[in-house]
Amino acid sequence: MAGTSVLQQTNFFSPPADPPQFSELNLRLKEQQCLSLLKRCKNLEDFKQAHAQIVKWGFFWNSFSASNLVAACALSDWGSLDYACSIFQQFHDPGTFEFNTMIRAHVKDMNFQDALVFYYEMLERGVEPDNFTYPALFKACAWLKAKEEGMQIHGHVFKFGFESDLYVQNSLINMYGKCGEIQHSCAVFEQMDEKSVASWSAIIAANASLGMWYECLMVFGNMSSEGCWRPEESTLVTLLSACTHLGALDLGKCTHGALLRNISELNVIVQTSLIDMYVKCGYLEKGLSLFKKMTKRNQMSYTVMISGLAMQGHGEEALGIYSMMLEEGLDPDDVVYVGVLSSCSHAGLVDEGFNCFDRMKSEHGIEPTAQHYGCMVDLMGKAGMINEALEFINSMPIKPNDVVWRSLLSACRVHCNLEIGEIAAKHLFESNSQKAGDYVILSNMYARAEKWVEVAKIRTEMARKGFNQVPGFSLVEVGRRIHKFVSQDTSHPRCGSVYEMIHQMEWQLKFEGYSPDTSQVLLDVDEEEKRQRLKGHSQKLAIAFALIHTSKGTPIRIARNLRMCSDCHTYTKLVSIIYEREITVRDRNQFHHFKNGTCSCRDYW
DNA sequence: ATAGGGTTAG
Repeated sequence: MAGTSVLQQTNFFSPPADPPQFSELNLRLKEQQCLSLLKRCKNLEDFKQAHAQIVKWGFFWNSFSASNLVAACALSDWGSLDYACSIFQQFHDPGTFEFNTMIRAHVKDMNFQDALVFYYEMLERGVEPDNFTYPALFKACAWLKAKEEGMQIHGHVFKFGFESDLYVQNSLINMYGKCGEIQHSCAVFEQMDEKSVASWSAIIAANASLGMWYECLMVFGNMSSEGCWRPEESTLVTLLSACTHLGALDLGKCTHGALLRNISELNVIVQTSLIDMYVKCGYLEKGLSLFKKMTKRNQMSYTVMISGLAMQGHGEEALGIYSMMLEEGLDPDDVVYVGVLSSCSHAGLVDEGFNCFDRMKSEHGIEPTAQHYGCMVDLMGKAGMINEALEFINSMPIKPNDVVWRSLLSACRVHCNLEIGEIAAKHLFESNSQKAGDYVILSNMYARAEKWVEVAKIRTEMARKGFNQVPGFSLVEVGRRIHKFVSQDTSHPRCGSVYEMIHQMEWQLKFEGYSPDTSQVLLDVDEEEKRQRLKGHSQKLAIAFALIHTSKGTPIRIARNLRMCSDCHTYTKLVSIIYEREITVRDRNQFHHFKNGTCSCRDYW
């Protein structure tokens, strides 16, 4: 262990009283030797020997060797940050490059807090930062979501005059985006003289991280029309993610095409986001076939496939993928188990669910989170084990959240258990994450039990609390454009023809036995007004619009932000018969695949 | 030496 001894003989590091003087020629020669020594290093042991050699030459105190030593040790694959730090501390006079190296190395090591410590140390010592210092720092702030600190350091950028450096600007856009301060991102973006592909990508990613998916597509459109666009993987991956969230299959397909034309070999990240896009846009077969063709899969690829299958109601198949993952020797993480447990719940596999729940802890050492408990409650609830589900909740070591109670409440609705439904609702109403839908469910349960006094009470309670009801919307893609319809929409340019279509459809539907189900309209208005409101539900508008603007037989795919009301569910089943269309609706939680008058959810949702 | 990417119950 020659290397270790170097560290132990600390006298090596004391500065020589009379440092060796090199002639110009000799200096260049030593520099070359130093570089080639460092280049040859394949591991930390090699490096320690190279280090010792450089010390022996008496070249250690030269700034050239100092910089390269620290950089080699800190930033290479085999490097050791601790060891690099120990060398760094030997320097009496570290300069900008050495500090930059330490900052970058700490960022690379995900040690963001210490990266910032090095920066402040740098300022304290009066070492001036340069334009290479800031991108790394803003990356650290982005990860730490340290908005205040980021803004402060942004101020330093002006002080030192790097505000027009392209890389600094891009990292600022990214930092503000990650901190949720998109208006600051935009401010930096707009002040740029010249925007690079990365600047656009960063602003697109900033929109994405805030869930502003529609805006993502708009910015991408601007990027293309301003001619600043080169097909780069990372931009397209963000775009795919936007398509996934918006259910924009056609645009997703175009993006896939652009990738195939421009990138010779798609990496795991791109492939994973493609699969996710296809599956969550309702094109399961394509997602599955891409998944099977993958040569290298990681945890995330499996997660995407498992939870995607679960979402489509293919629980058994999802479990098959899970076993495949174990066979491949990959270690499942907590996210994979969320998918696995939800698969069991969708497939009604109660024993298997408990089995996986135990295995998660015993074999993989994962402590269950609220999400896992939520899946278990859903699993029992769907299977009609309402009492067991309540007991399970009461024995949870962590505080059950609103989703857990809501799961139980939904199960009580399906299995007509008013008594426990009231308990679940009580917990929800006492929390501050209650939703309009919770009141709707309970009120419907009372209505079914013909407890009209209670129904009235719930409605008064709702009105009294007056909490904000999220407006429902549906997205439908026609001609590669996303059309958004809000409930009772009057803003879409072709609203007139849509309502005309709704009116025509009404007669056809009536012949098939449709009668509006107003029980879920919670407004205090008369029956006729309720029927009018039902007609304006966003999903119906989107379907009518798609029927007008797509040719016969084209499947209709809709993505919506809320769950469906029972009237829209019945309505869509009938439309699928009358107009001979397959209609896929993705709601908040799952897929509904309507075909020939039936739905894939088997009316349980 | 500098920037940007994918998954999470109901």
